[in-house]
Amino acid sequence: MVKSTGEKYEAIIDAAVKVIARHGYHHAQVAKIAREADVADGTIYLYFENKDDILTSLFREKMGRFIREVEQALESVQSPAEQLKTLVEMHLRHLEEDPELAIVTQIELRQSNPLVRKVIGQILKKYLNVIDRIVTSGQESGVFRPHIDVKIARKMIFGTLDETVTSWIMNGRKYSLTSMAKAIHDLFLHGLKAD
Amino acid sequence: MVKSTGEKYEAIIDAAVKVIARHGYHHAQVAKIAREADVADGTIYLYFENKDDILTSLFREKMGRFIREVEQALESVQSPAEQLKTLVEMHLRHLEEDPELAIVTQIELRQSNPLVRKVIGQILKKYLNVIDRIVTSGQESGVFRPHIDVKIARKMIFGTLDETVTSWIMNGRKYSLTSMAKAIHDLFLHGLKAD
Amino acid sequence: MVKSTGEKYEAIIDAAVKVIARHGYHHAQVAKIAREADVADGTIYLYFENKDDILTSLFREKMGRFIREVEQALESVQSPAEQLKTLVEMHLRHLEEDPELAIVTQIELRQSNPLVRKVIGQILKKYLNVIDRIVTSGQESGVFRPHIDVKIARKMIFGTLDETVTSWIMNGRKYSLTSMAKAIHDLFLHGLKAD
Amino acid sequence: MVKSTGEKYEAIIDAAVKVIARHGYHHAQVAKIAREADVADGTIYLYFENKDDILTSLFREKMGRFIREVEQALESVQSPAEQLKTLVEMHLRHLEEDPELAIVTQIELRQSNPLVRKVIGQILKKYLNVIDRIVTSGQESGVFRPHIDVKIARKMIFGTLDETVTSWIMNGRKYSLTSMAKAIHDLFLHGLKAD
DNA sequence: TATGAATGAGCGTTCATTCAT
DNA sequence: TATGAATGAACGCTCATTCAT
Repeated sequence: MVKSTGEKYEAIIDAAVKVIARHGYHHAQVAKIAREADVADGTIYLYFENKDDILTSLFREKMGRFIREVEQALESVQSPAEQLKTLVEMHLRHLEEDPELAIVTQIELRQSNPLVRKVIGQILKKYLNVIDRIVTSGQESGVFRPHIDVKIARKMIFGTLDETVTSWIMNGRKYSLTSMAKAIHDLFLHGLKAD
Repeated sequence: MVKSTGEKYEAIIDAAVKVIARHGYHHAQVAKIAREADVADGTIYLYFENKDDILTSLFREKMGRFIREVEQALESVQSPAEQLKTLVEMHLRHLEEDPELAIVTQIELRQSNPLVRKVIGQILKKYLNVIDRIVTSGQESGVFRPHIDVKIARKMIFGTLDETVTSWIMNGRKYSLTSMAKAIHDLFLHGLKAD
Repeated sequence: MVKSTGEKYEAIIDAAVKVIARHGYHHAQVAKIAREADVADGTIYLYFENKDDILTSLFREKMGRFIREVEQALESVQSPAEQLKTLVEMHLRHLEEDPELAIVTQIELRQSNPLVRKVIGQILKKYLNVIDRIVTSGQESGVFRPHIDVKIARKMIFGTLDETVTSWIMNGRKYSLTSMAKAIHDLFLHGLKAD
Repeated sequence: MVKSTGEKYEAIIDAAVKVIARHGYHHAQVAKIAREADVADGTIYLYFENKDDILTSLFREKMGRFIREVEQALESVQSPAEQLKTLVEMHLRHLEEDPELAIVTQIELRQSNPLVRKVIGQILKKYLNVIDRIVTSGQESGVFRPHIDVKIARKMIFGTLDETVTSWIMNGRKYSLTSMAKAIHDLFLHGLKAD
């Protein structure tokens, strides 16, 4: 019953992003998403279990793709400090370049119910692991202080980036997000690096 | 609305915290809050405009009180570094000591409708200002690097703390939040301090 | 418990007329009437059984007074044709001179519940009797055709006047109501008079 | 709204008439109408905007049909006097033959909110126009006095008929309404006809 | 596969009335 | 007499999901 691929599967997810970005989470009815995707209401349920499944699939698809891109980019970067810079830059650029997705993931989907948020949290873990690996490798190579708790460092890095993007959207996206990368990375580096 | 203070006003807010923490935002009906506060449904509307007003008042009362406590505590602390430590500690302790409030403000109220979220954002600004003042005074006294963008520093500090508390709740509150204060403060300080 | 006289009794009735005329039947809450009458909500219930009782008392007082005025005026008029003219004129003038009362009795009170409307109907019967008496005396004196059913004549007279006033209010009271008296009376007279 | 016609559209309107006639305007909940129409509550909203729309549609359908019937019948009648007779007869017969509709339109719908009443007034205008045309043609053909104000004549005719039907219902429909047609028409004719 | 008409559970809010003071 | 805080019943409407076609 649930087909996780196919033209319509993707059309529905893209429609969901558009509708949620345009109308907000609370006005993103299944019927509206169906109309945007140019399918019948019932057709949605041939591709998704329920509405929650649309939302989590949306996040999984978009976030999964981004994580793969980040991992790929990190492969060609050696120093942990530079890797961190790459991650900060990609995180900010990714959402700046796709404002609809930014609105959906940073603002709207956070209003979803606990179940959806839990699944989103699980998906995010993969991203947090990427951050963890950068920190750990930095500690192993001696450029980051060894006694820093990786989990705390991860929260600083992710929490700061997340708050930065959310704040950028809430304030009308009036400034360049990417241009903040250097300052943020600088702050992280000072916080982490060995004396 | 009869009055915005009084025994029942507080009873209703406390009941709202309890009910939302216990049943979740979406199952926190007015009738349930009324029953928990031991008043009739209609009595709620003698003290609050509507349901949204309960939620925003809740946040305003609880956050307002906390901000006042923080500001008071900061007065008796001289160095910006120590002030930052005080803030980190109080932020974590405050929510660790009131897990119901933590669940409500970190998890449940984030699902609320745009209007409530907007008011919450406005209230949070006052807290962000407190953070800003610490950073600025640190820069003025020469202990924090002067070129750091205050807004970015603020996002690091608030974003990290917020992510830390949310993560603590989402993972079942299985560890001590307060005990992370030192490590977090250490990270902030390294990030901010002048060389 | 129910006192049908007294300063406050009249103040409440007058307040009810004002509030209903100003805000409409559906927005004329007891609390609003109490405030207009400058008494507490509870005080209303020292003078009236319930809200319905305010409405029916209002109608009874106002209509009773008008009926007495009409009856008095008719005493000094001999011919039934002239009496009919007096009634038509007084009916129209009465409501034209008290637009608030006109709005309340012609428009707003008609939205009341069946029970209130029934009582209003009973009170109106006294007015219909006045009409009946004019018609009957006209038939007895030979100026009105004897075979006309009094009840039908009464419905024509009251129905026409009622429709005229209602229509006048609904269309914004933009013309003189009293000036229509002659034409209406003329129509009635032609309808009723013996050949 | 799916469509303004169809089996269910009519079933819902007929159910509304039944429920309102049986339980009164104030106890005619949407759920009750739905059950009577043998559809789900939500189905109502596939055919009607909201509850008000049910009520106005009801009046529009029923009154519209009646007006068309009257207009059709008037076509095959030449003299204005006879046309007036036809109208009086049809008006009374129409409501006598459908007592449920009579109760709804004469009693219950008059308690409806201002918006519904406004729409009802607009629909009634078409009926008043029919009356106007009869009066005017009677004046043009010289059988009705030319100086009679059409608007006043219309108010007499409609006001009398309306009062007659309302009174008939309020008094328990204990006599024949149609049998009053001749006497009413007679009264109208004497009132209107040229000497 | 695809459709879309039909379903029905769920809840914030008002306001006439009461009653302890 | 007078007050006014407290009560609690009552209901229109939305929208995710189903299922006959």
